[in-house]
Amino acid sequence: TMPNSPAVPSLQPCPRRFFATDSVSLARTLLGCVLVRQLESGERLSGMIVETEAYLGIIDKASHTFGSRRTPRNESMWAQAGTAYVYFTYGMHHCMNVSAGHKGEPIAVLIRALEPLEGLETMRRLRLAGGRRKTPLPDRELCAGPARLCQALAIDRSLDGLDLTARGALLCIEQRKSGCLADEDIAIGPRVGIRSAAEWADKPFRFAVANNLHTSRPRL
DNA sequence: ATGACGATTTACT
DNA sequence: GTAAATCGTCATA
Repeated sequence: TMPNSPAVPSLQPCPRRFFATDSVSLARTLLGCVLVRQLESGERLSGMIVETEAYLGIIDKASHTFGSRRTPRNESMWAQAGTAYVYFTYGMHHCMNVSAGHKGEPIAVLIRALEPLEGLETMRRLRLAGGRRKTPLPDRELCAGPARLCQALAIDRSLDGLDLTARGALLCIEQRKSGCLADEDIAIGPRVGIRSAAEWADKPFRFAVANNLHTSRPRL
C-alpha cells in the first residue's frame, strides 16, 4: 500500500500524552486509530482499531491488577502510559493491551478487534499457521477478537513491555489527523468473557465503532 | 510440588 | 446452545 493511499486515512504516531489518561477515555479515543506491526522482515501489518475494552485497575474486579495484584506477568500494566501489555491465556492465546494513566497506576485498554488494512495475505497465513481451523477464513474474521488479532499480527509475549511511542518500534499506534470518532459513532456495552466479577461484569466498558463489520461476538 | 483457573477460539450438536 | 483444546501463572502447601 502506498503511503497516502485513499484506503488509509492520514496518520501520525500517537504521542505519550495521548495514552496518559483514564482507561475509559483511552478506550474511546483508540477507536479509529491504526495499530501497526513492523515485522522483523520489514513487512508492515496494520489494522484500524474497531473494538476496545477499558480495565480500571485495583478497584476493578475484572482487571488483572484488582486489589493491587502485581506479578511478573502484569508488570506492564503498572508501567508508563503507552506500554504494550501482552499476556498469554487459555494455554494457547495472546491478548494485547495498551497501558494508560501514569506510571504506577495499573490501568489499561484491551484491543479487541481490528479492521485489517495492510498485509492481509500475511495475516491469513499467520492465522492459519497457529490455529486448527478447517473452514475458509473470511477477512472479517481475520482480526475479530483479541486473540485473533494477536495471531494475525504476530504479537506475543516477546513484545510485552514495548514502548509504543518509541520511534521505529516493532509495534505502534497511529492516530488520524482528522481526530477521534464522534460519540454517535461509538457503540457501548458490557465487557466480554468476565466470570466471577459480579457487578463489574455489567459495567459499560466495551466500545466499538458503530456498525463496523470487523468486530467480535457478541456484537454491540 | 501441586492444582485450579483463565480479559478465547473453534468445532460440533 | 456445549465442550474441548492447552499451558503459563499464581496461590497454597
